[in-house]
Amino acid sequence: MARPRSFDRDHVLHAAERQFRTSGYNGTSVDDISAATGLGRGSLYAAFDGKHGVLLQAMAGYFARLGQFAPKALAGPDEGALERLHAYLLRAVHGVPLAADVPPAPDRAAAACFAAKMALEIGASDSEVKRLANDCFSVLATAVAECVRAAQRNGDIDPDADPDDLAYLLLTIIRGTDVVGAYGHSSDRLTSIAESAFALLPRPRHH
Amino acid sequence: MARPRSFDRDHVLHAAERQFRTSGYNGTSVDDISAATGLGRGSLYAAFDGKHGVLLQAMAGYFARLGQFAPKALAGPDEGALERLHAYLLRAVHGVPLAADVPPAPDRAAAACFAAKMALEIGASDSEVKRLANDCFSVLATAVAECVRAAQRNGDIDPDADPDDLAYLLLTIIRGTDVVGAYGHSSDRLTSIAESAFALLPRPRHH
DNA sequence: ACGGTTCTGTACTGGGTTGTCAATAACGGT
DNA sequence: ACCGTTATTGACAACCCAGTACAGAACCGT
Repeated sequence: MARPRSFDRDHVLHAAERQFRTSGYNGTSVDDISAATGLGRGSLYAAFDGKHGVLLQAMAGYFARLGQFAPKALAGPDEGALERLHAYLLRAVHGVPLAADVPPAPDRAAAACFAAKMALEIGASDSEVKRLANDCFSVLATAVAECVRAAQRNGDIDPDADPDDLAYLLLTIIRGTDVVGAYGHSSDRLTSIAESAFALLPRPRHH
Repeated sequence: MARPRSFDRDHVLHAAERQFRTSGYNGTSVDDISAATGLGRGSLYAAFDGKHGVLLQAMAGYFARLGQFAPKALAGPDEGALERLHAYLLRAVHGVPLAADVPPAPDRAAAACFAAKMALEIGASDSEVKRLANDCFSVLATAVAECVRAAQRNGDIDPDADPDDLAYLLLTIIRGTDVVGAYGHSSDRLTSIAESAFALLPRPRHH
């Protein structure tokens, strides 16, 4: 009946996300988005309602991606929970990739959590962005906390520790490496931070 | 011989820093800086070489402030070292104030470490900013590591732990709370994260 | 009191930005 | 093959922004 879209919506949002993560929100112009996605201004406004709309929808896509991959990496049987937590921690400190099968961006500052970067840059004056970013955090916190509980059930983590507190702390560390990485510290340094954090997890007392 | 400056350089840089921390670098216009500081464009360019110059000099001032206050808060006799670390951690997770005697900004995202915010926003394309931000981190890392060593000498922290690794981890957590705070989490949540981190510090084994 | 020197404020310019509009192209049902 | 509907394109206007230039003001040594 009518002309169909000639672009793939997710592909466009991915390209926009990469641009936002690289240049920040205020450092990205509509022309930049247009160049990165191949879409003209008109199409961008018709389909996404302009720069801010692109951001919100890109963040929504990011949120959906997190909700899919974090549980996949962390959920599972109790006996492997601690090792899954270890592997997740080691991977997470090197950044959040754009897609599951591509490595994170070469520049660590551009590999930082999309939601975190946007919340820090414009969250103070954009409550919608702040809310979306917090949703991203929550979905991760839930998945990590669940994995901590699994490790506790398996006797690998002190059962007296509060799994939610521990999950918040671990995610705070992971987000912290976004910042430390942006300072220019090496991959090895970030790995070392992750290992230190893992080593300090409260183990059950030997009786 | 010539007309003296009518403004206080540090006061101007403080006002600019507050503006940058609130709106980000790209979100701040020269007019914003002009309004925040009360200086006209001409003076800004003559004294600080424009927007980018203001940023660099504001960051240099921030660095100098950190180099003065962090050791003051952390250095001291070995016997109080662990408690100083505890107090520092609890205070730091609520943000970095503009000056020693004022509380951090009410909005947590604007209270985040100035260096961290700038490094995340523009560090990828501005190596000078990245370097300055890293200097800020280093001065903190040195002070925290020294305090950890003092606590170790006093028998409050496991002497087998690497004090530098521990310092990096603690600062990563502190920077992480900048992000978590920007998501909108309450002060109490940040305090709880700080306490969890402190509780996990490696204590010496009882023999 | 005068003059050289530096600061201060404002107006201006060239470039970049956002959001919109009208003309054109592509599709599918009839 | 036609036509209504929707996407796309490129251009356009209003605006904002960084940086500069210039004219006036303030100071101080003489």
